[in-house]
Amino acid sequence: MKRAEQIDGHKHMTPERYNARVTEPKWQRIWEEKEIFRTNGKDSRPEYYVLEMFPYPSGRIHMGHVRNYTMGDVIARYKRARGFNVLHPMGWDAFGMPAENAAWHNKSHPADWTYANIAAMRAQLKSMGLSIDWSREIATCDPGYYKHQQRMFLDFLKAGLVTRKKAKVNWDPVDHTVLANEQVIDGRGWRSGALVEQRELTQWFFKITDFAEDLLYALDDLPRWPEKVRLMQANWIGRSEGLALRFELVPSPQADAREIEVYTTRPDTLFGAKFLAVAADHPVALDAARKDPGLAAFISACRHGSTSAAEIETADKKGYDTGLRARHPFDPDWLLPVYAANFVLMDYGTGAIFGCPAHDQRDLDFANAYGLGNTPVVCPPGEDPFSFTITDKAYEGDGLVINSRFLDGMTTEAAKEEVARRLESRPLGNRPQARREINYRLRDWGISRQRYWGCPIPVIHCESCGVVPVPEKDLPVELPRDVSYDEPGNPLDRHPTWKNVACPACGAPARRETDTMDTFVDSSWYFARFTDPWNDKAPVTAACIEKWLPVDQYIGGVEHAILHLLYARFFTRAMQATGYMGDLKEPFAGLFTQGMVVHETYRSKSGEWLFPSDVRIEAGPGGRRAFHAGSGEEIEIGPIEKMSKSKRNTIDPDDIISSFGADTARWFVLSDSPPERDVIWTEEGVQGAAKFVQRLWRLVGELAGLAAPAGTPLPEDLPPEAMGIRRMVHMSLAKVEEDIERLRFNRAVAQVHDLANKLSAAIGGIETERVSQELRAVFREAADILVLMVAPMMPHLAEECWAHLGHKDLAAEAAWPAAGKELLIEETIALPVQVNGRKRGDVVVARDAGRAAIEEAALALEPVRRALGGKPVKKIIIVPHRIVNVVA
RNA sequence: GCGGACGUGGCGAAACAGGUAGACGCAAGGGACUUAAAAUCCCUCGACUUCGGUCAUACGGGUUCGACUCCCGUCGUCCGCACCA
Repeated sequence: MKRAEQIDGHKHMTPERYNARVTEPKWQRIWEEKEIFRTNGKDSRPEYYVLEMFPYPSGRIHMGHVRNYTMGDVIARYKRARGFNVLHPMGWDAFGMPAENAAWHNKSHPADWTYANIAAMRAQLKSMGLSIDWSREIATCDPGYYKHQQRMFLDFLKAGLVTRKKAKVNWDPVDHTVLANEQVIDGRGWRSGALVEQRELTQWFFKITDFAEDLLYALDDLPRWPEKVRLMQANWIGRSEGLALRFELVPSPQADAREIEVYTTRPDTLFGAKFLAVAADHPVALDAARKDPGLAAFISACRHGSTSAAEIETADKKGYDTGLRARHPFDPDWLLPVYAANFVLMDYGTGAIFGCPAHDQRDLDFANAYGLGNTPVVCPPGEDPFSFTITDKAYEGDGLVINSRFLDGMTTEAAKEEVARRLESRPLGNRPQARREINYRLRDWGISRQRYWGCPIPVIHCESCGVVPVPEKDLPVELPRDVSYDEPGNPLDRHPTWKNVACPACGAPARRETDTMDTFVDSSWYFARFTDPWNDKAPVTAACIEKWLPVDQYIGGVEHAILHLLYARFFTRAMQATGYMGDLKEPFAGLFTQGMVVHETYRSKSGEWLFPSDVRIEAGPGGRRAFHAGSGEEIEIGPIEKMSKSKRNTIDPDDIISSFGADTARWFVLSDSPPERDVIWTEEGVQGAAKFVQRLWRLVGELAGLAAPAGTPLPEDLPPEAMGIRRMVHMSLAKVEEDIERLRFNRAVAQVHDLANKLSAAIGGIETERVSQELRAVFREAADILVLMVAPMMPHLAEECWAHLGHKDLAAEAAWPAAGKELLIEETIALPVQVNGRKRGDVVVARDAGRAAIEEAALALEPVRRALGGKPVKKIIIVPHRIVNVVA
């Protein structure tokens, strides 16, 4: 039987059944007509900006989107009910390669493909009943969006935040474009998965390293970010304090260089030095290679070997003795061999190191391979300094300095300071021999992409004037519509006319930049554009930035912990530096990284992946077995994995929404798993959620039959039974409130279940005709609270219930009910009683019962007496309102 | 290799300023209502038990009146970074 029939098929028998297929579109229409989610900038209530990471318009939403946008919507609706003026917008991260791939394969135009996808996905998101202000919708591929981005690029250029430089870049041979370091995962392109090659190209860079220090230290000002993400960013930025130290070279016919500068964080181990090593493409190595064919061959081999990052990982430490010798800074007669080595990176520090094998594992591996020996100069705490030796495991920790002349006996910290102090005040040539230096692992952000479907970089190359910015009056530099995808590479570059322009400075024929910007640029400021998407003159409006930013709660996947979130933090600073952001530095005050939606995989005997819809599950006491729905063949149930097209373990949100309704889908993705963890999608789970929708509808119907009319005030004095119900309802309300505030949606769901169970029990034995007025008033309140509690999570069902309960307004506009604080305090409490830490029973005492009364009641318990077995009581520990422990 | 997180019933999970371990849901089993099924409702559901209890939060220790929670060690799983000097 099809799902839709399952849901609707019983309608004729049980007309009171809740029908999401009719109800959900109805309320969506009413919300839209009344424009209740349109955010008014003039509203004087406190603002709250909740944002989910905007989607790439791939064509269809997936369950990950459903989970992400449901969480955001719960917060948005809850905050609205709490009296906030909520901004909850939606847009499209619309530039990118898939549109071009589609163009390549289907002969479609990237723009047509993208806008058709946007239309389809917008309809899907609307069917989820999200409380979004659609009037603010933006697409980054719209010239009305990217023209502002081009203007900011030029402002950044003017402010010195953009540079153009020749650099070794990561080249993706499949996508035919450059990737930033952040976009290379395990040596492969983040999108294509192809092994990345190194190429030397002239590229545009955003100078993110200018903000390295601030990006690092400001992480401490983000208490509402996950610790994990802050740590990942801190590691990525990778700050280290050390010494840039120059070694004098013994004059040699081998090379012209007179010195080599190294960078070290361990100047305290200087007396353990056994060699110097420079990167293969270090100037000194290149120089020496001119007279040494063997070295030239080694350098060439290093370049070759390093084309794939995967090889670097497994490569052995290899080196080549250049024949050069360096003098030890503290002993001119102590000569150190200078190697070119494959493990030294040219673009970190100075591209050269001194090797101390005893206290650095890499240096030790290298020294052992080339027979350079080692001298321990740091003695670990607890080791005997006279017998401490190193063989194949370096000691990298702190300790007491040994074998180091004037440093002997110092701590690691003191020795570092002493070496720095001596060398920075001692000249070598006309400069101090060393200076303290801070290095970062973070590299500048290369944004040039050799693609068509991206934001054009607004500059013109002129033979005589060089790089000339496009004048502001000529913005936007729009993409040409007519491009061909007959061959790989950049269609913009091949376009017959587009790139030919006159130089804005001298008027001579010139050429447009044909690279476009990395799409991560587009997503680095969209959150700011949402605050005033109508501003045609400028990217943002100062007053709106001031009013709405930072985003109060941002929600998305952890996969953006470094890329997008670091770029957005940089962009905010760059925008601040160019006068767009007021004094705002951090874009997202609160960040939540949600888990994925995962599903079982199914594989036939022949090894073919099967869609869940083609698989029939049979469950019994012996476990679950799977069969092919058509042939009946038994199917292997594979591991639970992230939903993916290749494994076919996907569930289409459209199918779920059209058969069960959006509320069921929303309720399910909020249930069971904590939101930061993966949630396992199961057919049983969805069925359970759908059943609960019906159950809640029935329960509210029953409550409506018992309840006083809407608006009936509660009587002053309530009998104990009625008070008990009130207390129970308000307790649940308080818990759900706290759970939503803390984004613990799975607990909020459990609390609603719990309250439904308790209310069902409470009305179970009641005869409708004989319900007292007091009880009717309490049921009225209980029903109202139950519905409003559920409203952020299942808004359509709540709306229908709200109307059924006789309300004339909308649940979506109703205020969050106030939990009565006095109701949360019980007059009598049940205290668990332990004997020697083991629970033996409970005593029910007055909340304010005295110590003596509690002790007496506890000792009177039969199980307590039995457990004591006549032994004398040593003491009785009473933790007020929590527990009693009798120690014997 | 470095950094981090986590390990609780058949399953997803609750409980953690140290205080009743397993809330809530799923699956399963039994029953009621039905010609029957679905739906619905009721009961059982960590293990063992002489029905008094005993043992259980990966494993081994420790601190404490009391430990899933804190400390030390071991094992395992997952994630991030990866020759960063």
